[in-house]
Parts: sequence; C-alpha cells; structure tokens
Amino acid sequence: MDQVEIFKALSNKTRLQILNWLKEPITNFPDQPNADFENVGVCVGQIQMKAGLSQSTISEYLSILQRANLVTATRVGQWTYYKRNQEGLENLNKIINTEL
Amino acid sequence: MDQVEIFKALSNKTRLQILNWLKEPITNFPDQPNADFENVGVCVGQIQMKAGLSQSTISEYLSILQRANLVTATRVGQWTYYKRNQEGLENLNKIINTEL
DNA sequence: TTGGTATATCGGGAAAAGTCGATATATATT
DNA sequence: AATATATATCGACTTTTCCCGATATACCAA
Repeated sequence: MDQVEIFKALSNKTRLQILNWLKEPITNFPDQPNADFENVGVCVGQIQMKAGLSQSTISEYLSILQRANLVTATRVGQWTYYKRNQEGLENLNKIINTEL
Repeated sequence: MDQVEIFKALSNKTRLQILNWLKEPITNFPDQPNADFENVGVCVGQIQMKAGLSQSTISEYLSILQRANLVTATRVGQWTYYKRNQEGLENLNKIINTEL
C-alpha cells in the first residue's frame, strides 16, 4: 500500500473523526439498531448522520479509508458495516517509526 | 498544530522523500560544501538538485514541512538549512497512537 | 414482482494542491 | 555601490480533492 495514499486518506477532518468515532462505537453511535459493533462495526447511515455530510460523500470517504486499509467493510443484508482495521493502523505505526 | 495539516504535508511523494533523505544527510547529500549537517542540516539547493523539481517548488515544499513542524530551518548567510524536527515527529507518533 | 431502504457510483462545480517561470529579497563579494 | 548567489514569493495554469444531487444497484418484505 502506497504511503502517500494512506496520508491522503488521513488529510481530511471528517475522515479523521470517523476513525476516531469508530474507537468507541457504542458511545458514539448509541442509536444503531441491532448493533453488532464488536463483530462488524457501524453502518454507513449512522456515520453519515453523525458527520452531517451527504450520503454520497460519506460513502466515498469510507471507501477512501478502506482503500488505505484503515477500515474494513462487512456487508450484512442491506447494510455495510465499517470498523477500524487494526492491522492497517499498526502498519501505519510502523511506517512512521521506520520509514519516515 | 492541526492534525490535518500534518497529514497533508505528508501526502506527497517528494516531501516524504525529503524527510527520509534528511535522516542520513551525509550519505544523501555528499556534495554539500562546508557541511555542518549535525547542527543545521541541508541547504535548499542540495535538496532541490536531488529532488529534481524547480527551486520554487522545493522552497515551498520545505515551508509546508516546516509549518507542520516536521523540519526546522536555520538561516546561515545566504543559505537556509533544513533538518528533521525530532519533536514534531515524536508528536506525530503520539497523535497516531492516541488520537487516531 | 413490486415497492422500499441502504449503499455505491456518476457527473459536476468550487476550492485546494502541484508545479512552473519570473521576480523579489537577503546576503556576500568586490 | 554594483554584482552575484541562494532562497522566498508571486502569478498562472493544470490536476486533484471536496462535496453535492441524481441515479444505479443490492437487498428485503409484502
């Protein structure tokens, strides 16, 4: 994964907030119905409501984060749930400590 | 310092290279005359030659890195020397480990 | 199969970033 | 003071990013 793409994904206030919100999904998304936070994450609509941007923008932002390996997506029925990608975040840590 | 600004500064291949080159200034800039690498760093012209972009572009890139606290500048005579800002880099580390 | 939700994708306009050449500024030398 | 060199700033143009509304796709329910 290209380092530049990772940093570009992080170069946006809303995308940083999303990553941060996903650290505490139960606290930050108390309205998600049938929540299975631990296993799958938070669905797009919940994130969109909290961010206050359009549905298309948030969907795009989430796929930018996904392409950078910072989140993973799981489709369950009509919903797509996103959660933090611990592996990608650890990789970022390594990049900063060794290659930067 | 705004986190987004830091990540934007890192969202460019040349700027990442510059940061990396400055880890080993003696190796990467063997032609710098009157080198005082440890104390002040590497001058703009040397970085420009190595990067192969225009003088104005590199000057701008260096000030972007400086505004993000990733490098520091020292003026000595006609030259401006840039080196890595260890404090800023450690701060980035902390951001990634605690706020991301 | 028809309609209803959730998400993804497309097309576009505005703003920001990338990059250049030209010029300005600061410093050094003669 | 005049000139030369290193760096910074400016103006312009191109490419990318931001963000939207509209539409398409996937899935579910009746």
